[in-house]
Amino acid sequence: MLDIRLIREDTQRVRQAMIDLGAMDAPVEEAIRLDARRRQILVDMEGLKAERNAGSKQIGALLRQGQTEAATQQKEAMTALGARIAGLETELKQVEADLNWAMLTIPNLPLPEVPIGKDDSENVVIRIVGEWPTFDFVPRPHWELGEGLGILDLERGVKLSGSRFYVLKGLGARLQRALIAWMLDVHTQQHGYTEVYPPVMVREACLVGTGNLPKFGDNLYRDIEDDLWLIPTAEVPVTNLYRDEILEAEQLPIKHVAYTPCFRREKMSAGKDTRGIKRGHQFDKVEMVKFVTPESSRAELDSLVTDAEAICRLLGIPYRVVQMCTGDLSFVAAIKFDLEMWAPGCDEWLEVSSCSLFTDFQARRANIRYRPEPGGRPRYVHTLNGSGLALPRVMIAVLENYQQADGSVVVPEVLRPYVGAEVIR
RNA sequence: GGAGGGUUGGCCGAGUGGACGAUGGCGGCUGUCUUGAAAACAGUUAUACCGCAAGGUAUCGGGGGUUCGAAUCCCUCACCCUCCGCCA
Repeated sequence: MLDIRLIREDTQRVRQAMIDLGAMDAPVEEAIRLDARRRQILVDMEGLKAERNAGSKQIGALLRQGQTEAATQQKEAMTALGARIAGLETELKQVEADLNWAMLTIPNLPLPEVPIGKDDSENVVIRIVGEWPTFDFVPRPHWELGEGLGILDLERGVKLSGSRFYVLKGLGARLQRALIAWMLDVHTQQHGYTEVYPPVMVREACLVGTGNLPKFGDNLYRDIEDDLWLIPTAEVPVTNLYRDEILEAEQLPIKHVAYTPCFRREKMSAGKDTRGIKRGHQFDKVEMVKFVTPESSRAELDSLVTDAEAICRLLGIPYRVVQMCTGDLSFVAAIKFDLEMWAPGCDEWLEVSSCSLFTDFQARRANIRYRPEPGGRPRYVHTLNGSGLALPRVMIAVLENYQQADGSVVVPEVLRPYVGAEVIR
């Protein structure tokens, strides 16, 4: 959520941002109009309430003096006042509900440094890192490798749960578990993150806090009976850890890393990426989340990207860092970098991480603040998150980059203690 | 799942329809005293919104209702506690 004062006072900047984002349908004008009306109602209503409060006090005094007749007259006057107040209150509620909806549907403003562009074709490749593997054979895609090795069972995944579900077996399951444990160890032991194990089912308020709701509910699974939602990413519960809290300045930065399964309907992309394990309804991910001061947030984004890159580097898999242009920024992000690993079998770049700075956009929605000075006024924190990394795609990259002519796969050095094998054959 | 009890300011805890934004205590801050500190004493100590200001409005877990007027009465939801049942 943006600051309504910013919309009110720097309207032109907000309008231009919506154009850059390709979000011209964002209800900026509506928000300005509703905000003005809200404040007018408030002024009128508060005046009437002040009158009523004073008048009601008099009734008490009159009754104590035994002047029942005067009290009755006064009561009638107050009833009339009450009716006027009620009318304004009804309108106020509607205006506030409409304003709230508008505020929740206006996207975050991009930082000035974000390149202007209409869609993903105008994203900017920042750097390409690592060495390409060389093959004296045609590298196979992971679904062939996985099924050939008996570590991936796509058919039975479909039998159990339908399309976009799969089963990992043997060293396949072990490889995934190894990646999870290893990535958590790297982030906690080398990058200073504190591990968190959060619920994967959350209340609606959490999803509003991170910006998934109200606009993007159709990509979420939900249990109607108990009114809980399955998380699409650990970002949701971990960011909401400090919802409605005021943190002390010395607590910041707070850096958390969490491993969770993630659940997404993916009905927007039906038919896309149906082959293999690239895009499923359920997948595992290690996620980093930071809570920082506004002054430090931009630098914290760079270090977040560096932390995610470390995983790619240590695995020895070539990757690139891509900066999203304005048109490809997510609803909540002010600036965002993706990490993409090269997959020689599928012959494509795989998005394995998405690192974003949300400025105070999520913090305002989730009401996460900190106190810069003891006893001082609270300010909103800045929140960031980045995958570190998303598992099925790292699995794909490992299998395809480390494959050998006979269909076996060499286990990357760093994972060997975790996998307990040097080669998957 | 069943039965009962709770939720008040930074913390503890009083308050069952009007002088209550809320007694009191603790903690915090300021001052007096002191070389300094402690103790004692005095004062002070919530947040948001509107307003140049004076001031006003709202907030006693959330929402709704009754009433001229609600921390107080009614309904509802959430959470916590106790007991029973069930369970990994």
